[in-house]
Amino acid sequence: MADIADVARLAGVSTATVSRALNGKTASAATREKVLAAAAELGYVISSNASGLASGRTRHIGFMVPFIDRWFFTDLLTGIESVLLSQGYDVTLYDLQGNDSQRDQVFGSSLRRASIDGLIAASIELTGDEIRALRALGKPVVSIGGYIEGATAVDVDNARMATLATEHLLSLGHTRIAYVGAGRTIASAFQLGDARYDGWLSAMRAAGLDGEESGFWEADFDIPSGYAAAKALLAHDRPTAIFAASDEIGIGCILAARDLGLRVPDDLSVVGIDDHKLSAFFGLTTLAQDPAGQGRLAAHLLLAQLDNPGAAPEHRTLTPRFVVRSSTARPGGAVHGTA
Amino acid sequence: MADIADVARLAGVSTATVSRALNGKTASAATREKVLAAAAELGYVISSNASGLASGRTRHIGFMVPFIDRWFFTDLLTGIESVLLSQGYDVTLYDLQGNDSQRDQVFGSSLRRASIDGLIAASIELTGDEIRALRALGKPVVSIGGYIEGATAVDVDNARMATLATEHLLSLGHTRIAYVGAGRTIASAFQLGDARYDGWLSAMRAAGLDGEESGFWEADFDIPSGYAAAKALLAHDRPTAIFAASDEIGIGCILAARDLGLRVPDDLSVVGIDDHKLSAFFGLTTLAQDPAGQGRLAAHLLLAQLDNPGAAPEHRTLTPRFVVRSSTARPGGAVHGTA
DNA sequence: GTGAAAGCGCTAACAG
DNA sequence: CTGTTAGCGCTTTCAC
Repeated sequence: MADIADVARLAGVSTATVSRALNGKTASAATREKVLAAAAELGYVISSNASGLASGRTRHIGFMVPFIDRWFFTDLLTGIESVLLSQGYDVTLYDLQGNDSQRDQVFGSSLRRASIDGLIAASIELTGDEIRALRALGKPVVSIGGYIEGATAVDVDNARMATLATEHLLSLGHTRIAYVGAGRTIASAFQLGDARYDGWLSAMRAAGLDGEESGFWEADFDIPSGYAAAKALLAHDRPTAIFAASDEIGIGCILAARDLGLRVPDDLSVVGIDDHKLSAFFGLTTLAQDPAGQGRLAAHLLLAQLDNPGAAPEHRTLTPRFVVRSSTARPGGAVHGTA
Repeated sequence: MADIADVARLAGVSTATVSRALNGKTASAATREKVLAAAAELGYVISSNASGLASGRTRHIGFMVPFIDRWFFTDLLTGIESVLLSQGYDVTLYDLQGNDSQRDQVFGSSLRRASIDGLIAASIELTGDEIRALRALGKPVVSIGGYIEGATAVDVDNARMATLATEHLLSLGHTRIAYVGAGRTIASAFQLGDARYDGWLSAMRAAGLDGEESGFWEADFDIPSGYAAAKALLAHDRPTAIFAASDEIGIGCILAARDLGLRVPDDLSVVGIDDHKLSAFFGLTTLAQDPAGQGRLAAHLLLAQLDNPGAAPEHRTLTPRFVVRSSTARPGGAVHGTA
């Protein structure tokens, strides 16, 4: 494979000039053109190892997730890839799923081989050692949906989303609104169970209602779990509305209601959070999170920090978009309503 | 950050010895121990750039997919990561989704920066130029679910799976069995529409039935599309069973049947292919593909080729596992049956 | 704006 | 089994 010396020879310049021309540094237009032509003719591509060794930059970005087989994370990844690939960066995935040795491997070795220029970490809860390891890297980090000291952060206001969702239900006239999701006592890999629970509770209390009594039902963030919780809940003490901590939970609730012969939204309103791929199909009213957009933003912020290493970390909180569909209505099913 | 010379100094040996000890090459046990201790004390980690430049190996594996936001591909990825991370390899994702420039970027540049030791490509249909680019790399390639000349391949026999699924239905006594999926005329990113269609058709014909008449209904590989197709199909000329080209399509069919007041499996049997995460929840009978297992196998085969570059490419066809659940029964719903 | 030359940190012969 | 010695292919001062 052709190397930089071949290109230099063909273009009639030095290797230093080739390097500059290819990296957009100072070089006359004429020289740049010659170099580019020579490189194209030879099918030359920079060796990332050599370039990385000499410059300290690798054009690789790490993306760290607790697990990748979830809608939210794959959508983040799609967004991240779309901006990073187009900027000539590769993304290396660090999937912490699986045993702890996999996790230790990532922190102890993979991350430190200096093979990345920066890191995007999503919904990761770090140990003290891990935070130290990350800081020792001296590379920019942006965190999505979770706080990492010193890192730029992008997130959504989960408590606010939960409050909005609950208020939507309240404004329709519901007073018996159950919450299905992870509670404050549930350690969640998503780091958001608490906030959504709190948002629901505070909206209930602000309306003079006792949330805790109306019912908190625990569920994991998936359809079967939402289904099981709703089955139990609806058999128990039927509320007129459910606020689901995620759309997958919400879809499970809708399915459970159907199986019990209840009509949604006439007999039961359901609102979720996410705007999952399937939510439109199920007519689920929800607060859209747009993870692909979060991923794109995170990637841009990381790129900005790479260009400007001195800059202070930012904190961007995204505003969710309310998507009213057919799963919410006034109690009794009178009229479709909006917040 | 400490470099190899620091470790050598502390251990009282040469850098070459450090390198050997760390890479599991010839070194006395005593020396290795000293080196490991010194490395641990200094928090030393190999620089992948320097190591890669000197050795030509990077300990990075590429994983190429047409898009990543699908159950099948994320499960593949999970399987791949689990074996590769534990072997000290990082995986870099090449997501071809999006515009062609993203694709050109990957083939024209990312892949060729010599930043990977090997590639796993899933369900990728390559152009002639792309195949040439891949071969020029001279790195081992394993393809999952798609043929790439000269590459080791892991796949499932799609036609066989379709035949088995159809025969299951036939053995239960069904004769009017519709196929919902991509047909032979549909260009499929999954490269499997044809085979599944053919498998269904040949099973029907072998049973003396005319598949084409019983009905082929087109659908993409997702729930809403399966739902829409089933709605149309069931309104038209009702079969007693549906063979769905994927579980997501099958789930859509089940949902459509329910909405039409049909009981599954009494009024309609449905069988799919995949064993999607949600299939157990919906009671869908299916042929399990185990993508995580396919990913692990692909990773192991790639590792084997890395260890033994001379070996001829293999072709491993996996045997699907039949999972009979509650979505299939004799026509009329008499008795639950098995194949 | 461009060339010469000195590394970046490691591995791979080659001796011994 | 271990040390010495060249590079791997690029980037980056430093002159010019």
